[in-house]
Amino acid sequence: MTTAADLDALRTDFIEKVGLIAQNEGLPRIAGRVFGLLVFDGDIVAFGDLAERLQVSRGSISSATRTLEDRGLIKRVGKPGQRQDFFRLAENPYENMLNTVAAGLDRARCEIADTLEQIPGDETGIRDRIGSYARLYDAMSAAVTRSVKDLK
Amino acid sequence: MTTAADLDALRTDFIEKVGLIAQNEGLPRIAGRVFGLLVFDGDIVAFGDLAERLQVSRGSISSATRTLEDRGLIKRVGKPGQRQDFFRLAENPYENMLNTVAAGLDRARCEIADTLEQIPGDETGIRDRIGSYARLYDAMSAAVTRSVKDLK
DNA sequence: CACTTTATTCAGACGTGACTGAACGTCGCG
DNA sequence: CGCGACGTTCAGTCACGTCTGAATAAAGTG
Repeated sequence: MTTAADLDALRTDFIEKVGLIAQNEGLPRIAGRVFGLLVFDGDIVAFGDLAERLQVSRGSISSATRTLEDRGLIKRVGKPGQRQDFFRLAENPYENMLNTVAAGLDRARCEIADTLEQIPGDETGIRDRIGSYARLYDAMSAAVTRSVKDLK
Repeated sequence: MTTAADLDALRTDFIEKVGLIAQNEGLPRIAGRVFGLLVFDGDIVAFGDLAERLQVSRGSISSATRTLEDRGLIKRVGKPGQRQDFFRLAENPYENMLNTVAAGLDRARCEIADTLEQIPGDETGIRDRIGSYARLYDAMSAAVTRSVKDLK
C-alpha cells in the first residue's frame, strides 16, 4: 500500500508541470507552481506555507502571488485572528485566464490594424497582405472570447 | 510630397512591431522581423538581402528562416541560375500558425489529462479541480481549431 | 582544379528576466 | 514600548536564450 506516497509524487509532479506550462505562457515558473499547488491542494494556504512547501524564498512568493492576484487567478484572504495572508483559487480563474489571453491578442490586433490604417489606399498588395495578417488576430481573439462560454 | 518616405517609415515600424509580437509568442525577434518583412514586401527575397535589409548576421538569418520554415510560415524557393536561397510567404501561413498554437495547447492538455487519469477515483476534490483546469485547455484548443475556418 | 559565393554550425558575448536574501516598514501582542 | 512575525522591495547573482562572427562545408564558375 503506497497510495499515499504515490499521491504525493503525483502532486509534486503536477505542480512542476504547471510551473513549466506557466513558463511557456510567459509567466514566472514559481507563479505557475503556486497556482498548481492551490489547484491540487484546494485548501486555503498561508503565505509562509507556500514558501516552505515550494522551497523558495518569501520574496519570490510575494511577487508570484501578486502576479497571480493581478490576473485574477488567486485570491488573497484574511483569516480572523491570523496575521498571515492566505490564498485560495479565485472563483473563476480560468475565465480570467482566457480574458488575459484575449487582451494580449487584442493588443497585437490593434497594432497591426493601426499600421493597416496608415497604408495608402492604392497600395493594394501591401494592404491585402497586412489585412490577412490582421484577420488572424481577429479570428483568434474572437475564438478565445467565444471559448469563455465553453467553460460554463 | 513625402509619401514614399512615409511608407518606408511605416514599413520599418511594421517590421519592428512584428518582431516584438513574435517575441511575445516565444519566437526569436529576428524571426518575427523576417516574417514581417516578407508580409510587407510580398516579394520573393534573397537570403543575403534579408541579412542586409535587417542589418543582422547571416547566421541569424539562417536560424530564423529555418524556424519559420519549420512552422510553415515561409517557403524556401530556388531560382534558376541563382545560387542564393530565396524566401516567400507560405501559401497559408496563418493557418499553420494556428496549428502550431493548437499543438502547444494540446500538449498542455495532455499533460494535465495524464495527471488526472492517475488520481484515485475517491479523491473527488482533487479530481474536480484538476478536471476544471483540463477543461480550460479543452476549450482553448477547440476554439483555436475552430478559428482556422474563420480565416477562409 | 583553384576561386568565389553561399548556407550552416558552433563557441563565445551579450542582454534579459527570474530568483535570492537582506534590509525595511508594518502590525499586533505581551 | 519593545519584540517578533509578517509582507514587500531592491540590489545582486545566476541561468537562459539570442545574436554575432569565425570556421566549415557545399556548390557553382572560370
